[in-house]
Amino acid sequence: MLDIQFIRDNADLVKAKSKQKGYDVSVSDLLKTDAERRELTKKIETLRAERNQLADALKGGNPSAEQIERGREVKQQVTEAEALLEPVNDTFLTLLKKVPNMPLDDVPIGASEDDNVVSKQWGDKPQFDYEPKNHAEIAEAKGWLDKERGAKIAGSRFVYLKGDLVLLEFALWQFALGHLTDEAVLKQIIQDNNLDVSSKPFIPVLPPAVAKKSVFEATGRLNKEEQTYKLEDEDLWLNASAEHTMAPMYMGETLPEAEFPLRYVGYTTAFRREAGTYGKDMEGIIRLHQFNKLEMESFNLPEHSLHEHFFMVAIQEYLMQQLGLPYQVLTKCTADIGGPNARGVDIEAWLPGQGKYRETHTADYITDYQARRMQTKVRRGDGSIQLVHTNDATAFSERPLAAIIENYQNADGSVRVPDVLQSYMGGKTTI
RNA sequence: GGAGGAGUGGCCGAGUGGUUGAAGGCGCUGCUCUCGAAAAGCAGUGUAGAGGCAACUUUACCGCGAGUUCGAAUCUCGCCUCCUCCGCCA
Repeated sequence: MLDIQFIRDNADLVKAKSKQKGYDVSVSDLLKTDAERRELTKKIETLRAERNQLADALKGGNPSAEQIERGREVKQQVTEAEALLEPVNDTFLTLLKKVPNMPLDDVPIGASEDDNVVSKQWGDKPQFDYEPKNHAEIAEAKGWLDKERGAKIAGSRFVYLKGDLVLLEFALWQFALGHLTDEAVLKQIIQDNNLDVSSKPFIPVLPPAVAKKSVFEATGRLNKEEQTYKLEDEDLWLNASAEHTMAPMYMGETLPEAEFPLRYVGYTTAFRREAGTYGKDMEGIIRLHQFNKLEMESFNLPEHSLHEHFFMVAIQEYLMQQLGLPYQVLTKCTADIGGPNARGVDIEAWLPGQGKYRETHTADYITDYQARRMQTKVRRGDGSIQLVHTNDATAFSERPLAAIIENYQNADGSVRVPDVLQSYMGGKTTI
């Protein structure tokens, strides 16, 4: 949510920037409703003031029949005015929530994901003297992936992952957790990228995989019905990322400045309905209803959040480089960064089996847009209070496994284990 | 799942339907005292919104939401959370 005061003061800018993101918001309707709301609120407050004065005058004594009658009248008027205000307030909030976050000036203006800008490419694409296979083919042949039985038990886009692929996946989690909790590693990344951020290590978290509907609404990120699953007979939704249960951790709280930055790396199974993607990416593990993911989430002082965003991207790159996976970095355009974002970066790994780069990581720069709805604040050293900034980014999901399989494949259908993962796999070099 | 109990400011804690935005204590800030510190004394110390250049005025908030009343932290109802005991269980 944006600050209504900011919208009042910058109506034209808000309109223009929303349009860049492909949001058709009526700023004039919003401001009109805002004015209406303030008008009615003023009226109600005047009536309430009268009610309070009247009640004050009757303290202790025996009120006369006339005074009580007058009190009833005022009460009636307040009730009527409140009934008028309620729908106006609802409309106001609905309109306000529709206004997306303002993109930073360095975000490329675009109409679709095709306008994202490749800002960097890293690594040499592996050369094969045969037609490289895609990861699904290799994994199914190896018995690592069983789609048929997954579908029998839970439906399409659910799979059984088995054998060495499971060991590889857990090696990936161990590898990432080890580096994100190592201050020396973080310091090096900060230094290599000239960043002005703390080197405080990430705290590993296993958060709830479900949250109340009201919590999902507060984070404002999800298009709930389209993206997540609801638990029947419970007021609970399955999370679509650990971000959804970590971001609201400090909902309604004001934290002391000394605690910042608060950095977490959370692991959960993520559930996504993937509505509107029928028939897309049906092979392998690229697009499943259920997958595992390690997610970075941090709470920052406003003056540090942009560098924190760059820091998270730098971490993502560092991890990919350690794995030796070729990738490219995309600066996402206005149309693709999403409502709450002021900036967004994707990392795409090279998939030789598909002959293209595929998204494996995202990093979101959200400013105070999410914190305003969640009411997560910081008490500054001088006693003032302000909204915090939230940042989130993928550490690893399961998609990099597809990249490992395809980039490290051998002609005989086996897969070489990336050097940095071998120690987490009992020294195995090939699977 | 069953039976009880409890939710008040940064923290602890008092609170009879009106004199309570909320006693008292702790903490914090400023001042006095002191060479300095401690101690002591005095004063101040919530958030959000609306109006105003400002001083200031005003509204809301005692877990959340409704209700009763001229008037609710206080009474009624629903919900949430936590605690204790019992049961079940990885």
